Amino acid sequence: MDRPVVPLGRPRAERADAKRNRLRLLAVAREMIAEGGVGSVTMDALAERAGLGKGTVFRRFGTRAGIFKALLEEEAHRFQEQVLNGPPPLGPGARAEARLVAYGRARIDFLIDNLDVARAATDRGFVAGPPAAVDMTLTHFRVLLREAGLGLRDPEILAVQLAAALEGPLLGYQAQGAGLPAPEAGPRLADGWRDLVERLFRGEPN
Amino acid sequence: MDRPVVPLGRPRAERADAKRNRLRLLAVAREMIAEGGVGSVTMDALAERAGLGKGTVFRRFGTRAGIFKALLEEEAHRFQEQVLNGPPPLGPGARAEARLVAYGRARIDFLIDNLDVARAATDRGFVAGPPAAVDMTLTHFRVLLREAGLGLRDPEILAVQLAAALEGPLLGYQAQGAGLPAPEAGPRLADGWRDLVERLFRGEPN
DNA sequence: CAATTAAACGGACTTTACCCCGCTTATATT
DNA sequence: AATATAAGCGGGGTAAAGTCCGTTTAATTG
Repeated sequence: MDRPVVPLGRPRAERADAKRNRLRLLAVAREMIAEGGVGSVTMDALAERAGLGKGTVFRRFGTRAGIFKALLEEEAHRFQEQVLNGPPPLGPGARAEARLVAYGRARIDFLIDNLDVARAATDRGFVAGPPAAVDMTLTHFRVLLREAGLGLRDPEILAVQLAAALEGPLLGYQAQGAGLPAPEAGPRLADGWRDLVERLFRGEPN
Repeated sequence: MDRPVVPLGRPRAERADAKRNRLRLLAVAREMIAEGGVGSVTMDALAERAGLGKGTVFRRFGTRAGIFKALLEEEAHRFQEQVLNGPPPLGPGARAEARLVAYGRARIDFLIDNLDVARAATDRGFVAGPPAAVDMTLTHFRVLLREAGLGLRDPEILAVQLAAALEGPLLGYQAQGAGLPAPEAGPRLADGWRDLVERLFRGEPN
């Protein structure tokens, strides 16, 4: 008896070969992106170059977008560390308003640096649910807005809207082409974001 | 001489067969959507059912998303009519703030009614530029914001952000699944939108 | 009305994401 | 160590988007 009853939810820990292959695939994907851009990462090519079967790639990541999501998550992890434990205003210790502004600036830089990957991490029209990256933003905003109080009727919704206002312009329409020439986009979006947040908080005590 | 020198920009008027086929394809696409949903509209099936070659479909619409964009544009035309010439607060005659709120409410309803099509009108991650529908929103917001004055440092950017805050939640993450159960989404988003706009305008004379 | 030409047409072909399922292997159990 | 089994693996197969290019045709011109 006394066998380790696995709590029904938890999946039975990743098998060693699975982990090895997952890491391998991510590494190879990074190489391929560096060499030939996001577009050069096809499932067949990735599998072959990693010396694995195509089926394995799909088993590990589910979809093509899944690979880029995973790649992004690795990066985002470092970022999240700063948000949770780093120095203010990005990290805890500053007012919600200042933290929102700081988060936005950092996130915009991050997205610009990883635009292609972030785009590729998005299946057609995001249908399959938010990229984990957006989830991170959303979660953080929810906390900050609730903390800030304000007279918010529905903080949840505002979090969603702000996340969209922050990420949408880069992930979606507008990043390049219509409206915003790529080079200036960063600072301009960052300034715009600051104005937006300050305007929302204007006149609030907090 | 005296031949009608076509101003270099204008394309040489759509040929009769081209127009006929374009309309035909749109009609058939609508039928197929009604019967089997957006997913049932494949390029092959559409072409065959319309009695045309696949090449023709692509020539007319460029990409699969192009078909849905065209479909949306037809609908959006009626809507735009209301915005340009209808009664206030949607049409001209009300303050910018009220018009923004009204536009948002109407647009949310429109998007909810046409969610699948709107999503399908979006190529992977919007890469190919904003759907024409978003363009409409953007243009309108630019005008309203400039008209409103406020102390805006960069009205262009705010227009983009607001458009994203309005359409993003529906077109992208959040519409169904994470967070917002579909049935309540409409009113809740509309209320949230109103709050957002009012908060932005708070304390302004205009 | 005949000639001219740019545009449109069609459908075979290519590419790629994603599915299926029989075989293999890591891990837990005794 | 032997066994059992859930997980993982591989790679051929399918479906659908998008391309190419030779053929056809609507519009224009003289």
